Amino acid sequence: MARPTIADIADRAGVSKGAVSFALNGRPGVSDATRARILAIAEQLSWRPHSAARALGASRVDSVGLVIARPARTLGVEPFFAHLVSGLQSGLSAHSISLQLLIVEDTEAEIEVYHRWHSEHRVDGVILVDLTVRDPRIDELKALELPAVVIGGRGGKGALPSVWASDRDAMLAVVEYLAALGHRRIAHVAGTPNFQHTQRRMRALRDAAPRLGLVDAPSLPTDFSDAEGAATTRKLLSQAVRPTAIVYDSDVMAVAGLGVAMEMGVSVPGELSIVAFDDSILTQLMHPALTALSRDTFEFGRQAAEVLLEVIAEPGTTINRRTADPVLTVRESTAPPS
Amino acid sequence: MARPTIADIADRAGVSKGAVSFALNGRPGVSDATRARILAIAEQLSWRPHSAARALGASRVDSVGLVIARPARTLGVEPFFAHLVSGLQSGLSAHSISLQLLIVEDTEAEIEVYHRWHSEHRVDGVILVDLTVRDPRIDELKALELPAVVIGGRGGKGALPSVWASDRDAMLAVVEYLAALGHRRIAHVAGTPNFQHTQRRMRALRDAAPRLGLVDAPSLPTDFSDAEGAATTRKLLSQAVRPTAIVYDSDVMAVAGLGVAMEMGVSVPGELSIVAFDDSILTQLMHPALTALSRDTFEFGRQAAEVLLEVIAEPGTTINRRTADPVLTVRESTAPPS
DNA sequence: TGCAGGAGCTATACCGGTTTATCACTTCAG
DNA sequence: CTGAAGTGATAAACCGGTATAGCTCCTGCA
Repeated sequence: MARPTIADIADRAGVSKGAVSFALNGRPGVSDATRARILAIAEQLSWRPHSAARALGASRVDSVGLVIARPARTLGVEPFFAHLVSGLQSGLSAHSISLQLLIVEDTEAEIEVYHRWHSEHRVDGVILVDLTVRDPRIDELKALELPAVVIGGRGGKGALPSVWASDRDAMLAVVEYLAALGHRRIAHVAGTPNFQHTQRRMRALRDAAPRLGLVDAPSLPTDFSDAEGAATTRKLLSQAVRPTAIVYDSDVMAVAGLGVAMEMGVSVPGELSIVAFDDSILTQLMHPALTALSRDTFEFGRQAAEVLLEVIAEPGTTINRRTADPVLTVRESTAPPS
Repeated sequence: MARPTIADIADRAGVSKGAVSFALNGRPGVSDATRARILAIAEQLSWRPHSAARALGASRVDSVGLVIARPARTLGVEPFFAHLVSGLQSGLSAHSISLQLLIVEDTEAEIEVYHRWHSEHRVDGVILVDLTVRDPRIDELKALELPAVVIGGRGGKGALPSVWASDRDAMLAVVEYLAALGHRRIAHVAGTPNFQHTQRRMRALRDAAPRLGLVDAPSLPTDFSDAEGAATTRKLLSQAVRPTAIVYDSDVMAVAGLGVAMEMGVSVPGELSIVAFDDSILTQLMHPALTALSRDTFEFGRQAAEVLLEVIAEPGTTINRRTADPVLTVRESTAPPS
């Protein structure tokens, strides 16, 4: 028999459809003996619920969504999303929830997707990444009453639930280490300034500068591309007085920066120390291998999944779960200044 | 009104549910005037079909699946999948079909997913990647009668529909170029030998060697990891008589190989030319930038989506669509041997 | 003995669409 | 003028589950 339905099971068990539904969902209404019999038959027929039928009846689809609004070409190289997605799936599959992934060009398209998903009942909730400063998505999602969890940005008051790690502490760990090595001129090649995490990192550096006795600690915004990472590095290294260390907001930019240093004959780590936010195979492939800030992105995703499921189960709850701080993995690209 | 249904539309239009369904799906049974009226009302109420309801009624879910069976850590760096997914989505979204993406550890888990998807009616069809030599997935999918399209491997007789580019021609383009530069000792750091594309590339090189007068043209299998790529390179460069050119089956391995060359003081491209199968930002970030074989992976995905939709619409049709050949992008890592 | 209450189950409505059988009405050929 | 075919619609069944009202026993207690 191809694709048995609960009616088939009901027939064989000699009970009603309703009883079968009760038994299969582990809810009261049938005796233990009957339940066992029904479960055995379901098992034997290798029955699986028809997802659409269940969705229609139970008005929940057992599926959550993730929209990534970045140009596809910048996506592949960063392991961040691949790891995040794996982690999400790991957290979701335990509850047999599936993940809808969509890559779009910009935030406008992203919001449109939320509207469509909502009106077509395609997801029970969504995960938000790359939070910007006054993020338009938050109000949209609230208006839609679509459960959502923000990744990476702590929600303020009345904000959405979130899963986050401290960008501030991460940046402090980096600059305190560099300062301890003796660096006093540290530059920061930042990401897009309208991302909240970029802002937080910039602020952390600015705040820490006086305490650490930094002479100069500029944060230079970029668009996260390797091209701008390289250009910014070139500018920094062309100054009369160069920074002795540069912190990059992504591994791709750090690699591009290393290339510029080599091209300009600036030795790393002899004349310049380099640190990358976000670790990946990229940083390890370089010569010298790059000192980097490693986060457990997989675990991040797992936790986000958990929180989202809680929010879906109990709409209105606001959870702000802080995850483990990133750790600084020191490799060959950092040393005391000469 | 929140989330209007076709019953609401039927009410306002003063017609039956059935008429509304006909009108909205562009099928005969209603007059043009009525159709226009219904469409206008649907538009005004911003109605969207409830995906589960439609799936239940029409026994099709407007969703296709892609399972990637690779350890998550090796995934992120290769832009291949990110571009493929983007391309797939681009081809699918035109028909309002969504993509289910799942990352699993191994083929066994992948097959299990197909069974689940099938019995839960979660997808109308699937995309297959990383075809192996006697791939167990093919028989499974045939048994399930789940429409499928193979990416990258041309199907033989009685095989599944496919979208492919010629690995053979690609490899020939590379070695013919290297031979033209004067190289006679060309090594090939290959991928996993049970992947069909690895086999085809190895065979292409072996076949072309005599014609091009190659003295030595070994293909050395690896597991596609940077570690084995490096180790294999180290072995090659430690031989008494070194190859003057190495072709790598992935960009990650090529980068690792470049690192080994630098570490061993072998100048690139002076003493060693390097070519990478698969182009990405990685190859461009290197110094020297790597000559690479670029494929339009996005377009690849788009075509795969098209073919899959055709197969779903007309099960049984076997399409083997060949896509544009990869082109060799020459950068700084190749030169005549010294 | 009568009745409340609960366990165990059935029958049925329902979710929001699609599909089919049927019907009224028009048109046109014979 | 009649019958056949076609058009534009309706009503109802259906997809495969879930949710709920209600029914039948059985038990316990007054």
